[in-house]
Amino acid sequence: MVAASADTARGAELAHNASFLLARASAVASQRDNRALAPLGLKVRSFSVLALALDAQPPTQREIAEFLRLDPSQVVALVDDLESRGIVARETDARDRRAKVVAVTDAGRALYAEARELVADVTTHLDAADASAFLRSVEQLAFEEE
Amino acid sequence: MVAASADTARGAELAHNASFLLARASAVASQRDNRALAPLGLKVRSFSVLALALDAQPPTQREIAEFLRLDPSQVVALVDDLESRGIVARETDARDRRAKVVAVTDAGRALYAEARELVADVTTHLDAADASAFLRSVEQLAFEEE
DNA sequence: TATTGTTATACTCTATAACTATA
DNA sequence: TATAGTTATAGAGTATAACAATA
Repeated sequence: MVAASADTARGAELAHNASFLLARASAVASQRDNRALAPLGLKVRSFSVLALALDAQPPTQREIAEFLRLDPSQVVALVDDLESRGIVARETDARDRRAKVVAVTDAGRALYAEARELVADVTTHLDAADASAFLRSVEQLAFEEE
Repeated sequence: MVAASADTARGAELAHNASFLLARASAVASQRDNRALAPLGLKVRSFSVLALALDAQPPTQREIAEFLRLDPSQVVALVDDLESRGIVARETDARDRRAKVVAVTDAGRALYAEARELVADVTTHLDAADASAFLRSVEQLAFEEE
């Protein structure tokens, strides 16, 4: 595969198209991480839910859905899976009994520690000088207003 | 939505996770571009095929599949759509009569010029100082070896 | 009346295997 | 024997609407 930089190379018109570059980079990264996490029975999605449940203030399913840009109904299935395996537990939110807070169990905490070792640190794949600018930028794009 | 930078904020554990950040940024970007392209009957996918067909050396379907990380069978459907609308045309590759080269028609060239105006320039959404490092990095990640 | 989680459903996207024509 | 495109199909992911419990 040839890089998309030179004007005469394959994909010259796409070389600076954000949607294309992000889609391809995202596919590469999540495919790699899904493979790495497979031995633990996790995917990037379920790993992300687990990571969110570790927040100092555990999130409701609604908050998980917004943060991961998923439909609330998709979060149901993800939490169902993690809960059935004893990795997280649903707890009724004391402040709003409609909402369910997703809390990590001790087993979940241990699993996360293992999983974190398996997912790639993006900066190891980048020129060191560009890494911090990349993280700033991708976070900026990820959390843009609609 | 709160940014994922501070250690006590929502998503602290995910703030530097490449798969998550890239997936979210990719979702934001392609959703925006899909909306922008809708009036022309294009999506990011079909726009990308059209852009590739504009290469100095028009690509075969196989080359399009590799570049966009799609299965060849998905490219069939995308080219079917574009061809039925007179935007591209399949031509048997003279050097290998199994392969089909995807060439842009004059109508396709005109449509692409319109479409290119509609898709967002990523750099307008970034801190100017970070933009070039971001493009270098995301391209590096997008075209990493498996 | 509005919102959270849930279920059901349809739609799109993705992955796989088989077929044909060429190599 | 292997490869490019095609077709069919099944699985995963996504989007929408409706419902019960709660606000």
